[in-house]
Amino acid sequence: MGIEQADIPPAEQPSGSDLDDDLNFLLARAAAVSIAAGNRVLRAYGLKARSYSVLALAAADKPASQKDIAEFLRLDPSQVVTLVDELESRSFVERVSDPRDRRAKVIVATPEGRKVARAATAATRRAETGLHNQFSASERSELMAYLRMLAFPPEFASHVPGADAHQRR
Amino acid sequence: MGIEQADIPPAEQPSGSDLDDDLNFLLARAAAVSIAAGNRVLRAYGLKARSYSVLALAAADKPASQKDIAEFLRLDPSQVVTLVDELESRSFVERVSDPRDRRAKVIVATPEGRKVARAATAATRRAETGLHNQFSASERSELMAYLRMLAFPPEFASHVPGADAHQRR
DNA sequence: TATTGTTATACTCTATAACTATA
DNA sequence: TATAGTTATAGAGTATAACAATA
Repeated sequence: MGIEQADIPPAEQPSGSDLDDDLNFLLARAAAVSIAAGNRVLRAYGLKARSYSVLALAAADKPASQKDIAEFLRLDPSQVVTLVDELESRSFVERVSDPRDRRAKVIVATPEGRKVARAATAATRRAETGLHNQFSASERSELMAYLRMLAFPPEFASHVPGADAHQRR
Repeated sequence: MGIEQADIPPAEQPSGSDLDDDLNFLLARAAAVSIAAGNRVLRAYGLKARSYSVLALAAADKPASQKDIAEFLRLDPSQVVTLVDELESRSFVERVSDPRDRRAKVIVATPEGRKVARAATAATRRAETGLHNQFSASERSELMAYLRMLAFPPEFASHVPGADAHQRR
């Protein structure tokens, strides 16, 4: 599914195909439409969904290592290298060696990075009018609960990124 | 988000970042996990999410033109060419000129294509155990209703693919 | 011997523009 | 003049494997 496509196409309601109640298809299209809308907002900050996600994690209470970030965002570690390189070159994040494991590099946001992250988050929330404000507050939290069940299936549930990078699996 | 990634990584619960209640992020990760699971099933039929979607539309009651398919699946028309080429080379679909507009090519499934589509759909439904069967029937339909609102936002709602390819916008 | 991050490379997907045949 | 499909191509994203430093 064309996640990164920039334009929202005229929507067509499905009809009479098995796609009608195909959860995969609906998820993919919903994600594509929603992320395209998000990317339009993030462009003002020189960010995309990916780089914003990394920056947001770097600005979190418990900063994560690149490995943690890779698993959380479902990216290959080598892709995280590129994203962090870019954010680091813009002085939004820094690589900090974990003293407990000097192989691991914890990604922490700089003050400027935090400022950008906050602004981008706020802008995203503000821009949710078109798509997400179709939902009431309770509908939204219900939807998010469902999505969390799909995004983090219970079979694999484990721990919190950054909390302890060692007890893997 | 790495939609096509083949492996389900160990899930980590988010913590203290703005990603925690980021609908875009949850949608993207849910779609990635779900489609990866779907692709594993479809591989037995030589299909992926994309080619399966096109085949399913070709096997629908009202077959659609390539343009209809492109808009419905949020793909560029040139990508649909490639997908239809592949399905046509395997004799799963045929390009049929629309007599009302000889520029348009309606994509219809062959009997063999229908058989494969049915089998793939059935296999997908059967394999939904791990992920989707977390939901009760009513939860599932509630989730699907939410996703339809996101995937086909009301601002753009229009018509049914294949019904009338002319009254666009 | 295994793991984290890095680099390199091939591959797939996506975006854009030109072209054709119809309208 | 505009649209459906096609082709070509460049760019972005993804997958894989090898390597250095560390465990």
